[in-house]
Amino acid sequence: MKSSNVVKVSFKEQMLQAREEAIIRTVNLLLAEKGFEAMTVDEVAASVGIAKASLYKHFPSKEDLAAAAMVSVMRRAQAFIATLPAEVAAVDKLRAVVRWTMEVKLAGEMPSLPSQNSKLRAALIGNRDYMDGLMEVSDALGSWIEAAQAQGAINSSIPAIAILYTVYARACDPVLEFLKMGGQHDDAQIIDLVMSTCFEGLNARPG
Amino acid sequence: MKSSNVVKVSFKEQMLQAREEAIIRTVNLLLAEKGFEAMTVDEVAASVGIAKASLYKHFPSKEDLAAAAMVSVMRRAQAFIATLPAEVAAVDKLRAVVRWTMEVKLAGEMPSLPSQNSKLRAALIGNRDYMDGLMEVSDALGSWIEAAQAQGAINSSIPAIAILYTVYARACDPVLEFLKMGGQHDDAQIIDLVMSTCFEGLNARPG
DNA sequence: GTCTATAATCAGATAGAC
DNA sequence: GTCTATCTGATTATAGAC
Repeated sequence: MKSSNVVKVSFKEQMLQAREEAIIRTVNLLLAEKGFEAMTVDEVAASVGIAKASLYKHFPSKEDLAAAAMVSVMRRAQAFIATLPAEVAAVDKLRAVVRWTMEVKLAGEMPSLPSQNSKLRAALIGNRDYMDGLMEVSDALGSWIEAAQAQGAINSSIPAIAILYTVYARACDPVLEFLKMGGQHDDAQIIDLVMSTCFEGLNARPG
Repeated sequence: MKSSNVVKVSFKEQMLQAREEAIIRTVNLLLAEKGFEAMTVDEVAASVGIAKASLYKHFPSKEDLAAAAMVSVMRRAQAFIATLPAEVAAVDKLRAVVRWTMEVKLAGEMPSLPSQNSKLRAALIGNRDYMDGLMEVSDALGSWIEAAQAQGAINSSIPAIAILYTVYARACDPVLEFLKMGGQHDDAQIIDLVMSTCFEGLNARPG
């Protein structure tokens, strides 16, 4: 009896977790496609295939849905960062992360949140998982930035924090969508272009 | 009698136009501060000091309000472009426009619109004044970009359209707000930093 | 936990008097 | 054209049965 119960509970929990993951995937896609304000909870419920009330049993508010999606991408970022070999040069790790970020965005999997909404900000700041992930990612990027500056690979006259913000900003760079809408370039070309403007700048190379 | 009427009508029209300009100024500030979705028509009316119904006599929809604000900044851009002397190098004109754009944004006068909202897109595309202004500005910038590339000042391996988008993107660059929130730099320093990352890139200068 | 049905609210837009 | 008052629809969130 006991082992049967244990199995049953575990299975139930697995189902619940799978459903939550399905919800988060849907939220992620909708946030990437239309943004936080335009995404409605009805839409999420319909897309997942469950009732809206059931959704609210899993996540107590729309803001918490968005926060869960952010936690999800933050985990993906941490996982990607963990795959980078230690012997790679700091600047190349930075470049890899910027490239990965833009790939996720072009794949339609980068949630876009308004930076002004205060309720949403509160939900994010109050979410330990999100804040922990953000800190960990920022620590990794920050150490690479400082190393790359010390090695003379990244411009040392720019504060590390400004470099960090510039890296993060690639997650919501409208140039990617504009070039994609233009239809003249495929994703790989777009990424190469923006990588170039980001690291080499708009100026012609001297010499 | 006739001349008196003429004066009266002219005065009335002046008042109307002044009120419309006040509306647009308010919309401009609110759009810059909170974005299109978060800005409410009630807010606009209250801030201008008129009834909401009166607002709708001037502008038939919220989208038209936003479009009017965009027309306003577009005119300001055209005016600024017109002040640049012909003898200035193309790349320096580009730099001047990028700098001006970021100054307007840091001053809280750059309306921020969601690029996804289709109703809003329709209103903008259907607005002849906006489209004309956008075309004129894009033509000016485009010719400077091509000239600067021909002169070896701007990287020729990047398509001109990508350069143009990168310039426009400074109008909604979150790096500016983030650095401003940090409080470690004043507006002039922030602009210099982003000017540097935009044109010189993140890489250290060779040599 | 999941559902149907409903509450509660808010925001865009309008009616009609003046 | 401007106002007060109202309509209409959409959206977040919840009650209560199963």
